[in-house]
Amino acid sequence: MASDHTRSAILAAAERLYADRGFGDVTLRDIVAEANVNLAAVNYHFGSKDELIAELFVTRSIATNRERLHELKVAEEQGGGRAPIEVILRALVGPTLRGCLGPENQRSTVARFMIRASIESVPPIRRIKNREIDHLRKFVSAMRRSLPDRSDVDIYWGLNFALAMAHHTIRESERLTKLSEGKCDLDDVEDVVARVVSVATMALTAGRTETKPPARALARDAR
Amino acid sequence: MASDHTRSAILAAAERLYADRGFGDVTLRDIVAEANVNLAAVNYHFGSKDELIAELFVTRSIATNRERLHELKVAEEQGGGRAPIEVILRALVGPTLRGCLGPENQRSTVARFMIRASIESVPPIRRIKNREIDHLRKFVSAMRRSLPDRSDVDIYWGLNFALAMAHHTIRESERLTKLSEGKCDLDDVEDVVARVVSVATMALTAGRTETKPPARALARDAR
DNA sequence: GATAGTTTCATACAAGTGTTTGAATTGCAA
DNA sequence: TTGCAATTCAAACACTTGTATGAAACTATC
Repeated sequence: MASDHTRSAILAAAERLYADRGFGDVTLRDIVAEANVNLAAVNYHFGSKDELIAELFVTRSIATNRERLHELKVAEEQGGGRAPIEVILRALVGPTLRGCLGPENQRSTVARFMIRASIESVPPIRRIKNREIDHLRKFVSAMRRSLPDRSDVDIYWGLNFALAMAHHTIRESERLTKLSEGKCDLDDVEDVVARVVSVATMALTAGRTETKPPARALARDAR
Repeated sequence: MASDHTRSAILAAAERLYADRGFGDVTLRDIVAEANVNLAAVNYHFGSKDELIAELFVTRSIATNRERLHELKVAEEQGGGRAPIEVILRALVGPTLRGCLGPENQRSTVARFMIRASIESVPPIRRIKNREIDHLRKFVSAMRRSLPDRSDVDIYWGLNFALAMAHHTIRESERLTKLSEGKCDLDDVEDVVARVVSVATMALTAGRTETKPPARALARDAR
């Protein structure tokens, strides 16, 4: 039986580098340098670069999904099988936003890696990615239970927009900071989460719900 | 004086290929094959691959910005210097959505190229991209005029979310179709535009405006 | 401590990249 | 036509990429 030390060193180094610089310009030689192992180690332990990426993506996406689904499950159990839409949306976008924004030192490598994977659609990942749809379906179901009057189409669009706002804000956080001359504080992660959840909730409930609290109030409540 | 034929053939071929397959896996040899010119022609006419990409991006982004700003200007003139927020948002996201979604044969290469450029942040483009911020500022100003009571921060966030929804919907249109099993019709571009504009408008006006028409009604009005 | 299996290592390899070169061709003015 | 500059072309170059190889080092079992 092997020590596994080299294997996990490679995985960790690759995850870190991919999260930081994207798949495009990280070479095998970069990874082995970061991991302090020999160049041939990657092919020995993983077979090929693509298989390394695939394993990275599979393990990390399982972990991420488990976290999001756990948060969702807890919420639904508390509500007797039906969670408020805000809570569902929070479970959907909260972990990713928290892992990618905020103070540098508390960002999670996993979250940043997963965002990269969702942005740069590199072949080995694209092949696996169908599973994510199954994962999203669980959120669709929860949203349906939460908003039984809402049409499916509206649910799908609401989900799409929620993910859109979260992912785009992460990807373009630098530009938003520059554009707003620092007025938009991307380090205040909970405010960002609250804003995304608030707008997504409005998208999903407009024209149906009787009470419609203003966005800022919602954002404040959420802290 | 040169015929310029080769130059523009290269530009057109590159634009098409980049729009279709992204910058990542389009090589110079792909481009010259598509353009039916010799490999050395790119370096002869543009100096380098990066300069080709840069020229492509500059000319195309000027064209795109001009179109969006024209739409905005017309709207503001009609409203005596102050356009309704829906119209401003429509000028912001409409052209891009229309150019990237809808029936295959009426998609615009320019719009799809620009979306690629905004997704895959390749070095030669990243260097130029600051101009886009100046362009966005003009929309910020228009939005401020349209919603004088709104705080700057809210304006910036509203703009960010509007772009988020538009771009993400384009990028993930395939996944949304699959997830919704075709129930979300991405070919009905005007409905997509209306949905994005409607949600972004809610994000920007919630808690202030007195009348808040439901999302579907807004979407329907817009056609 | 010898041996067999596993893991590491330096090195080489094949394929693909953008770029350069220098000769051939073209187009146009004198 | 002649001459000259602009353009095209095939070929080669220098470099980087992922992968393969075979010897060396290590580890554990007997």
